[in-house]
Amino acid sequence: MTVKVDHEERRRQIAEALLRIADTEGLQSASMRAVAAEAGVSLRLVQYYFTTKEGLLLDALARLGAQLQARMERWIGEARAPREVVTAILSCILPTDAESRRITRTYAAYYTLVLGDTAVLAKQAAQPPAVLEGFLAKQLRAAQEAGRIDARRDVGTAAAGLLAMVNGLGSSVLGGQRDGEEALAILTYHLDELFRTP
Amino acid sequence: MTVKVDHEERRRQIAEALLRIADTEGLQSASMRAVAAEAGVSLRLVQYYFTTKEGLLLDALARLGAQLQARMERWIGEARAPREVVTAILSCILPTDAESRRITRTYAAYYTLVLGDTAVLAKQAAQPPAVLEGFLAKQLRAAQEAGRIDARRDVGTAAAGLLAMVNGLGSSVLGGQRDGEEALAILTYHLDELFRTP
DNA sequence: ACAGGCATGATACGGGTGTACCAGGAGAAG
DNA sequence: CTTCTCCTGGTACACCCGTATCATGCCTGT
Repeated sequence: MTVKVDHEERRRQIAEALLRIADTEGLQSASMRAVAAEAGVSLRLVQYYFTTKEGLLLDALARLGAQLQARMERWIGEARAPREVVTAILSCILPTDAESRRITRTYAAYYTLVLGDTAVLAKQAAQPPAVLEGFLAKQLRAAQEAGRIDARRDVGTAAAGLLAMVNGLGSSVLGGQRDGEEALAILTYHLDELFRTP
Repeated sequence: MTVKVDHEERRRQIAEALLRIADTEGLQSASMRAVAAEAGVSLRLVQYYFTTKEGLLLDALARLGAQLQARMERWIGEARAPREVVTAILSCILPTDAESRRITRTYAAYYTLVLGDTAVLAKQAAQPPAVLEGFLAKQLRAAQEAGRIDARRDVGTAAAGLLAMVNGLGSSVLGGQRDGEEALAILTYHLDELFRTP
């Protein structure tokens, strides 16, 4: 049997339509019909590739995660010193450019969904932050052993705090209380404090 | 003309039913009918007191804000030294006890709503954080002038960062990645760092 | 060439949503 | 006692949702 059309390509096209809607209008506006219209296909097709809506939501979330990871690897790739890696990890999540604003907004759209859901979706979204925190802590420890961070600092706790702060800063930017630039400035200030050796 | 029933009391009763649902099942489950059932009144009554759903949502949000403010004033009231005030401000937002978990969860339920909304609701929710940040900065400045914080610190930026961090920590607790206790420990660690004098 | 199955389109179904409408009860004012 | 206004209940309307069903096209392996 041969595939007339590229299945994966179709799935991608539809899932990205979902993400586009989630970004611009929020997930509550992302009905099956709306996604179909946005993707330029029939409603039946959306049902065909993702049997249920939950399936579509899950698949799109996985793609969003992949996009974020790709972006992060791109940012980290340009970094050399440990501190630059740390800055890359944290600032690439901040909604400073169009891409990160889109990703952050879409993640925020999912946020409420995963809260009221004890099911798999919660587990799906709870893993990335944990491994990210571990990675960040490892980088901080490296910087600490290189003497760029005070040896008395608890880098694990610092990593958790920084990640939470970036998350909160992102929310404030999305809420319109702050500029992306301002958020970045606040982050840089705290990194300066952390990387201060006595 | 006399009021057969206390209007304000009825409004409160209905609005709190909405908040209860938003807390336990999320705002998307808070239909007019569900709110009516939860409050033990007829659907028509909900319509009568809050003509439209947006009105109900707005009123309930205002009440939630008042609850949070009351809680904060209660916590601040027990504080004496400037550092205790700072700790009170920040930790009272963290979902550590039942009340704050309820408030935080309900706020989170509103979060997505205000994002996809350019209208009044966004303005309604954007003000409190700003004044809170100003207040926190003022407390930090006081502590700084009292010599408890290094004079070279930028307390304004520190306040913004701390608030964002608490916000992010709250999200992580709600997401189930962390315990309320752990979040509090992370916050305390960073406060210790901030209040370290050379 | 032709049969089989994958891919797609149109439409139906049951349910839930916010809001609007109509009717009646109860108390105060005349 | 009547009348009028405030309050409350029941119910209808139009719409949108996710999913299921039926029908048909078209490619492909033999």
